[in-house]
Order: sequence, then C-alpha cells, then structure tokens
Amino acid sequence: MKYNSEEEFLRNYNSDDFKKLSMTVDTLIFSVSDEKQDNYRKLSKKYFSILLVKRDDYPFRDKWCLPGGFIGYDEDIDDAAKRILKTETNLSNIYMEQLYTFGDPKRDPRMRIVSVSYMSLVDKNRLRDKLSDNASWFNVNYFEDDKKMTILLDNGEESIKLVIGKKLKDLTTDRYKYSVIEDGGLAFDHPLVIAAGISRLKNKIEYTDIVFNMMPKYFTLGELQQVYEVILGKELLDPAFRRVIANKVEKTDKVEVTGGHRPSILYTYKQKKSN
Amino acid sequence: MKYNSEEEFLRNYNSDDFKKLSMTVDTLIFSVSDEKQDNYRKLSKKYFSILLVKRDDYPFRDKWCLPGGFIGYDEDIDDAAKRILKTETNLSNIYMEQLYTFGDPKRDPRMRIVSVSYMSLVDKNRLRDKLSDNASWFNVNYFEDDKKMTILLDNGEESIKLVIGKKLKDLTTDRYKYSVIEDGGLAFDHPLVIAAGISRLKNKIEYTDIVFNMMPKYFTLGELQQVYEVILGKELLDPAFRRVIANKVEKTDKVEVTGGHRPSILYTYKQKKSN
DNA sequence: CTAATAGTGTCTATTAGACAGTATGTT
DNA sequence: AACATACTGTCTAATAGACACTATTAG
Repeated sequence: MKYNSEEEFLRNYNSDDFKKLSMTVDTLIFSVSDEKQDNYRKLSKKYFSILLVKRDDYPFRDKWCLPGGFIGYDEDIDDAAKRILKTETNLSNIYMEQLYTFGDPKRDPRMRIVSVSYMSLVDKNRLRDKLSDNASWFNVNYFEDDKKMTILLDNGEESIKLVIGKKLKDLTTDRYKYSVIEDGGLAFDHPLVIAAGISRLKNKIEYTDIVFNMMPKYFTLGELQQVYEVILGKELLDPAFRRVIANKVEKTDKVEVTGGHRPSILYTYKQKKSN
Repeated sequence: MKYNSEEEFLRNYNSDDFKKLSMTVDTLIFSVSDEKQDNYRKLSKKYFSILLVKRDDYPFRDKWCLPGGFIGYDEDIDDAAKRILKTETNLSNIYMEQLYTFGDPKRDPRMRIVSVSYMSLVDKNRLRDKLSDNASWFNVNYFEDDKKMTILLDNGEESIKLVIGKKLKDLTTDRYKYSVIEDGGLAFDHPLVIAAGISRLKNKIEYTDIVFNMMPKYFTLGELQQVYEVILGKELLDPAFRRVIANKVEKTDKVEVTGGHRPSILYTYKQKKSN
C-alpha cells in the first residue's frame, strides 16, 4: 500500500501489526541508615539502605521486591517512576535517574514484560513515618571481586543474601553481563537491578555530588565520610577525604555534640558555581 | 478474586488488563573515518562518524534516522539490537551497549512507542562495501557548553545540524535534561539519542578501553591519539598521551610509512591482565 | 634542505597516600 | 585520666602538564 503524504499514512496506520507488550517501572530507592552502638562514646554506624516492599499478590506473593508498577499507555516513563516513588514514600521532587532496561522475555512468569529501572536517592529524615505498610528499609552490605558480587540485605528481622555473577562482556570496557546465582527469595530479576544500582551509585559518587541527595541539610564531615566509605566499600584517610570534599561543603556555625569526644562542626552542601 | 497458588494465579491471568504498547530498538553505530589531505606530507584527518539510514516509508519518509526496528514479542532486547546491527552492517560480534530508554508518549506520530537505544562501536575496515543501500556514514563534529550541544553531521553530500539544549536536572549530578532545539530534519527523537551517545562515548573513553573497538588491528599511536582528540574535542599533549596509553598497547615490529616524514611504529591493543 | 610527523627527556605543578600529631568533649 | 572522635601539618609518591629536543622520511 502506497501513501502520498504523512497525514494519509497516519490516518490508515494499523497499530496492531506487531504484537504489543507490557512495560513496568521498578524503582531502586537508596538512603542512609544509622545503627546505634552500645558504647556511649562511639558514633552510630552508618549503612546505606534500600527500600523493599512485600508483594501481597501473585506472582511472587509474600516475596520482597522493588516498588514498581505498570506504565500507563499514555504515561511518560519518568512520570511513571515518579508516581511509584510517590506512592511508596509520599515524596516528590526527589533525585531520580534511569538505570537500565531489562527485557529478558522470561523475566516475568505472567507474560512478556519489559521493565525500565530507576534509581533514586532520598534523605530519610524527610520521610520518617510516611512509608506504606508493606514497605521496609534494608541495610546493604556488599562485597565484590571480578567474578561475583554478594549483597546482604537486612531489615532487623529478615536477612536476604543475593549473589550475582559477573562476566566481562568485552575486554575493552567495564561492562559486565550479570546473572543471578542466588536470589535470596527476591522477586523477578530484581537482584540484577540492585546490583546495577549499587555499581552505578559506587561509580557516580566519585565524580558527581550525588551523595548529598541522601544527606540531611546539616551533617558532619565524619558522617559524610562514613557514607562514602560504606558505598565505596573501603576506608578513606581523613586528610585526603577532607581535602577533596572541601570545595563541595560549607562550614556552618553549628556543632554536633554526640558523646564522649570532641564535638563536630556541621556543614552544608555547597553547589559548585555553574561551570 | 483470590488464588491459592502461583500456578492457579498464572492459569487465570488475563494479560490484557493493561493496554499494551509497542517497543523499538534504535542503534547508534560509531566508527572512525579518514579524510585525505591535499598536502602529501600531512596525515589524513580523522573523524568519528555515525551510521544513518534514509527512511523509505512513512512516517518521516526520506528523512535520515538511526537504524532501528520493532522488538518482537518473544525477542530479547539485546537480541533485537544485534539483529538490527546485523541487518544494516552485516556484522555480528560487535561491541554494543544499552544507552537509554526513551519513552515520551508523543515521540512517535503513529502510536505509543517506547524505544531502547543502543550504542555500538565498529572498526570500519571490517565492513567495507557491506552496507545496505540506504545507509551512509556521517562524520561527526560537535561543540558543547553548559547550555547546549551542537552536532554537525556530514556525509560529503549532505550536512545536518543538530542543536540540543541541556538543562541541569539536579545540581548534585551530571544529569542533564536534553531537549531538541534543532533537529536538522532527523526523524523521531534521534537527535537526543545521538547526543546521549556522544556524551557516553566521550565519558567512557577516559576510563575504559572502549576506543579499541573502533581501531583496526594495527594502528599508530598518532592515529590513536587523533581518535581520542576528536572524541574528546580537545588536543592532547604527545608525551602525556603516550605515558597513559603505554600499558594498553603493545609495540609490533611493523611500521607504517605514510609520506614525507618519519615512519611510525604500529601497535596492537594489549588487554590488561584480569584484575 | 624543508616540512611534517614520530618519539623522548626532563622540569614543574598538582594531586593522592601515609602517618603523626594536636584538640576537645563525656564519663 | 581515659577514650573516642575531630581536625591539621607535613613528608613522600604518583600523576599530569608543559616544553624543548632529537629522529626520520619524501620530495
């Protein structure tokens, strides 16, 4: 069939020539948690944590998974991600970026569903007691080598262990092909989303100011350093950290008194001037 | 409706509860081009280039666009991208990575189509004269500041100018919200895909060995440096470049004699040992 | 010889790593 | 006083930037 104009073509277009498919959005929400130490002198230990929800419907009923939902036919993907974040945390205007699109034809037992994952960073102080009932924060601990990544999730009651296999796709890049070795009971391919998000976060914390989305307005350099340390999975030297961070933060006249040691000056995030 | 098991749920699942949508893959294929200089002494100038195809059907009939196509209902997304690359260039086993998923509900005039973009890097020597008829390589020149990115595409006959607006989404990251200011006649939202691809390439060339996917087996350090320079959009100092690149390449006993100047030693890519 | 690219030596500036030292609060 | 964290000074190592210099070829 031949048409003479774009308009004529569009009038006659049959949108069902190809079998359509369903799409969802999954959101990986990162934040920072404190864990009080028994020693009055010690600072509370910092973790980074992610938000999981317990499914109350099939498929994967009673399994933990990332907050997600179907994308409406007329809904922009970013908007769908924002809608889901809002549903779970009651927050809008939160930092969010697209992570990766997962499209294995067998990733959902119901039918072909392609999922676009997003990652988002929140300051937990902004949402205390606003979580929906079936949601819970899980502290994240991870270890990785060049073969696999082990992720331990813990919400105080339950512990989930994920093992993700890494196979270098190509020797010229940093791209790994991830595979789920142990899903710890997590639904869908969400272990892959979590692994991808941790990698992205770990990478971006080095060359962006992304971390400040997880920090409260006022924070000490010690706290900030701890957050860097848990995300990077290694200890940093104080003087080096302070040198590098110096032009991103601004000293305030407030201090934080936390116990049997010298009080700490509170800082705020200082945006770099537009370059 | 309540079910007692996952199996029972799946047997009764109606996959048409949500209105489904269509998905496509678009592939951004990068390579390197030479342009002979008239002065016999001078080296041929290097560009990086992308492959465009001319549409022979509506919508956007006779406009240039990126190679793309619909994702089959049972087809993995990566496989769809490989299939399209193969169709256009007759090549398989080529470096390829997912770029970004574009889902503006209005991005296609026909209906709701979400597109997953891929970027791919090829050594043009591997595919001379294998291109499909409606495909053409366009040299890329680009300039950017913090407000916008201007991209000039040229295939020797036609010149296409793209202008993409950049708005910082968030002051804590490197994430820009891109918008098309000038599409130069390019179909769909493909100017956005190209801008995203150039940014990714520019970024990754600094911390991966991705560039060697575009290089022939044997190359001179001068050629390699030129490729770095056109992608990064700036000149590099010879000694510094050679220092940094030294552990990624291996000297061979071959030389390249190109004209009225000292011949150049040919190198090959040397993979780093697994770390 | 000349113009052009190939390739190296070396000084300097900047940044990162290491470690020791001082400061200051609570119990 | 003791302990834990806060914060700084300074030496050294590694890396990046700059520039001058030598080498080698076709015409």
